[in-house]
Amino acid sequence: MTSNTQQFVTLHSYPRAIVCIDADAFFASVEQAVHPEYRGKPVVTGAERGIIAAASYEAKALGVKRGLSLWDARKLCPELIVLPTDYETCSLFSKRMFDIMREFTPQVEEYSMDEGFADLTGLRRMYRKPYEEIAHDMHQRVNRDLGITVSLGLSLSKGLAKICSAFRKPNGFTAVPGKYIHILLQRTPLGDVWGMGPSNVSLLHKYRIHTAYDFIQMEEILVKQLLGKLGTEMWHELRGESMLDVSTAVKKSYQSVSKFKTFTPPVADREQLRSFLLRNVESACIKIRRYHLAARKLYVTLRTQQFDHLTIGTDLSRATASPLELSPIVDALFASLFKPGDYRATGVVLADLIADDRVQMQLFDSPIRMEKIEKLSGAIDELSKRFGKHTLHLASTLPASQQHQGGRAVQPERKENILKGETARRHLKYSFAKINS
DNA sequence: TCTGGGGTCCTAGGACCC
DNA sequence: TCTGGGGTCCTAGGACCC
Repeated sequence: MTSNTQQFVTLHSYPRAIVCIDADAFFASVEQAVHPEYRGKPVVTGAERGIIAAASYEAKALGVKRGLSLWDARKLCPELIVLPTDYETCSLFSKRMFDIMREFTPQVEEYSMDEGFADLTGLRRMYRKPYEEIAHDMHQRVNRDLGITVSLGLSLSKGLAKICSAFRKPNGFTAVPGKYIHILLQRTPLGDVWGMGPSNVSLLHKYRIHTAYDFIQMEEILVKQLLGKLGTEMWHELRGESMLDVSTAVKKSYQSVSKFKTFTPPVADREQLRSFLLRNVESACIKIRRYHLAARKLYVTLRTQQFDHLTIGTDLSRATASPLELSPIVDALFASLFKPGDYRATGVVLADLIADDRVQMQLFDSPIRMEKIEKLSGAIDELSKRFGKHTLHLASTLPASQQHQGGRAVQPERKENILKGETARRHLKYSFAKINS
């Protein structure tokens, strides 16, 4: 066994020095930072969806964790403070966190709102410090300036750094050089490795692989056979051979945009399902228009009570971001998918997205009709901005819209706007009728 | 873990073509 | 009409992530 460790011990302590920073209970911590009265108390966010998105450490101590339904959480902890997710404020904290990281190195990857990577390789000379100290300074700076704690991991690859950042939480600092990788990995269950979901874990259990250390001892060829490309990459990463770059590219576009809606109780009514789907399409179109994209593919999904999902897709003759153009196609796809039964969710995916200035007109498209559709979409976006999403909608989504509005209380200060929206709604139905004729 | 919503990438296998 | 073998493209579905 002693010779095994030789396989991945590297000559230098850090051939590459990668930092992973993970904010602790991010959404809940931000609330506690902004509202001092919540500090020291069990706080969760996710009120708007009915399940917990983030739980403060006080709440976690009582057994309340991510994914739990609010109903179950309140049973565990009646005095739980339940808040909606405040994306705007959290984005500001997130931006600040990455800005601080970029003060140390330009090579920073914003992996998600509360998690990122930084590549420190080669910076020892400039800072006249070992990597551990640079990383430690970064940790202190982020904690002090942000007013919430983060946990930091430093190691030879993103895969290892991520394990390190989760090794001690909250406010953890874990640096693991090449010669100690095996100790870290022996203490890491397979399921804590990035990319090891339930399916891969149970597969590897059959081969008596239980820890990350067991995993890196496997033959590469077997890893490739069992887990494919991604698994093989992680196998290298955990052996200290960095395969994944810290990517500074800012995400400003999408490969696909989807909108789903789960309903309880389940729905069997065909017309109602159809109207939910059209509403999904409207939401997805609003979003892609905001990014000036148009879709060339459309998928429609129904989820059954048995958690199966039926999906069907089609190529669009021309890229579009208009629900008006998509609705007949949705109808056709839905008709071929639908079988009588109970469904728990509908969804649509708009894929193969391209910039909307690249949209080509087909030979038989009517320029006048297209121009009308464009004008209408513009008007819808403008009204959405002023009065809220779905102020205007296809008449056929009315059942879905009404059900939706029934579910939440209308704030008094929005009443006036909603009232204005009523007039606009009538006008819109009129416009649709004109265009379709 | 009894399951919400929004993404990404990979891959097996079918269709189609020499 | 049947039979190979091999390449490419596409799609549906799987698996994972936060």
